[in-house]
Amino acid sequence: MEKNAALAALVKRLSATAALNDEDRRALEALPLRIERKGPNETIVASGDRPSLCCMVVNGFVIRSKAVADGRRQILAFHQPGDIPDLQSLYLHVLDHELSTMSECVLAFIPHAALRAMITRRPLLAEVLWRDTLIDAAIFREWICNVGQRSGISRMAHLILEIYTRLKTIGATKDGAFRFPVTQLQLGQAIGMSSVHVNRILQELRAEGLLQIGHSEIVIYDERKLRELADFDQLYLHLDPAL
Amino acid sequence: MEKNAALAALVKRLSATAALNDEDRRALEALPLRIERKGPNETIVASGDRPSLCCMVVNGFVIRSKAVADGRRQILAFHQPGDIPDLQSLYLHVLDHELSTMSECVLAFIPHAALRAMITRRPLLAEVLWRDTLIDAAIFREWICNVGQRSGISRMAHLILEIYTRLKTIGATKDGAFRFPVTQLQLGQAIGMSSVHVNRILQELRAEGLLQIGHSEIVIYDERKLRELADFDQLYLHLDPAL
DNA sequence: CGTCGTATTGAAGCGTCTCAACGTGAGTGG
DNA sequence: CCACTCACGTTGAGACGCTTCAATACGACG
Repeated sequence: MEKNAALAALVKRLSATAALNDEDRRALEALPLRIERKGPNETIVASGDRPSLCCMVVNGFVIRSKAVADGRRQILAFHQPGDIPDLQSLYLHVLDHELSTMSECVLAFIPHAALRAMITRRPLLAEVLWRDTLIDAAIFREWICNVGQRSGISRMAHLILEIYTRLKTIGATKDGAFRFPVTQLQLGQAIGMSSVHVNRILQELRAEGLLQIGHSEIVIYDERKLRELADFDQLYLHLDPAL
Repeated sequence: MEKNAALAALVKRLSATAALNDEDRRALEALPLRIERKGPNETIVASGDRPSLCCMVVNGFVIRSKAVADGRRQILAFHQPGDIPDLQSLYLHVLDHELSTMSECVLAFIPHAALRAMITRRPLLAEVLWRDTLIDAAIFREWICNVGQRSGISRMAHLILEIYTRLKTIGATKDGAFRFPVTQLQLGQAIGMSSVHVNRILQELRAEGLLQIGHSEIVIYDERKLRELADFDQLYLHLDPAL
């Protein structure tokens, strides 16, 4: 049953951060879930909404983005299975950005009320979820650096390495290759670059033999060189809970 | 006594978010504080540190920044009295960026252990502090948009309006004027722009009669026009706890 | 009164944008 | 099964915002 699979994924994800005891586990498994399927490019929640549920990605990829003046759009994050992109809506009641699907998605919706009740009773789970939102913020900080300071090619390399590194933690990569159905326009919206220029930057990366990017698959050929070019230090992802 | 003043400021700040009861208040007032003074441009904590205390700004201004390759630096946030810039270090144990003073500062250091103990016993305080870190993240998101999408002049206007709007909440402005001891280099490091170009952008803003910026004071002449130019919508600051 | 950090100005160069045309591949309907 | 469509990727050319370098001006401070 899909609900159980989703809950299992959630338990697994949170167990990676802290040693949950049986009561914590039971509290998680008691969460009421609503499973929903969505097609590509559908809005999940929009800016200005006051959602009463959080959304966990079970399958597929989700984008967080913000509309700026003149119809421009900034992508703020790419989310993978296991992520809860709008966890912050638990305490920030009006959404200041929007959530939409990139690909076909399976989503699990969890009522705020149930999460809040759980958090009050189980401080360790509160801590684990809080930490999740803090890592979110750490990634935002790195994106500010990326967009603000790095050259075009370095920015792109950094973004791709981040996605790769995070996907590796859920076992969704294989020898530097991973599925990621992104368009050049979306890449540009994530790093503040026109899609035309994205195209040229990708050609440079390809010409250097660093990576290949095609129909919804990315292959990294030379991770070491790419990391150097990107000025990539994965500390900001806080993957090790001991740190 | 300075400790009491600092605690009072903390209580006031957190009371603005939620209705604290007497027990919450007492728990806050029982926090052990160490007051420290620092001169301008001193490092408070550095990237890679594992702090065992959080730092609250009592007086003065604090900068969060991250070093990028080639000695470049990105400023991530400007912090004002009442802020706790490294609250995230409670659960993200290794610092991925650094904290330093802009001006002369009075800081109050609170041990993590004391905060953690308080949080476990008083869920409402946990919620209020969690919310604080979520607002932090919301501001980071807006900065990504700012640096990624807006034109130079719009970016600068947005930054200044953000500082102004936040300072207004603590009563540190007067008719559009406020003290803020920032250099053009720092402004540039915050919005991803060379200090030379910052200078020219500020001249444009001055020439349009929108604002004046001089020796540690900024004066906004035409807030309406400035907001329009900046594409500024203060929703992202989440100043109203009901929203 | 000299020094040092910051602000200001000019000029050359380049990274990136915009506009516009064209190529390509997947999906759709006649 | 082919023609059509549509979204996405690719290419070229010109314009412009911004950077860098370098020189000069200003203002606070010892």
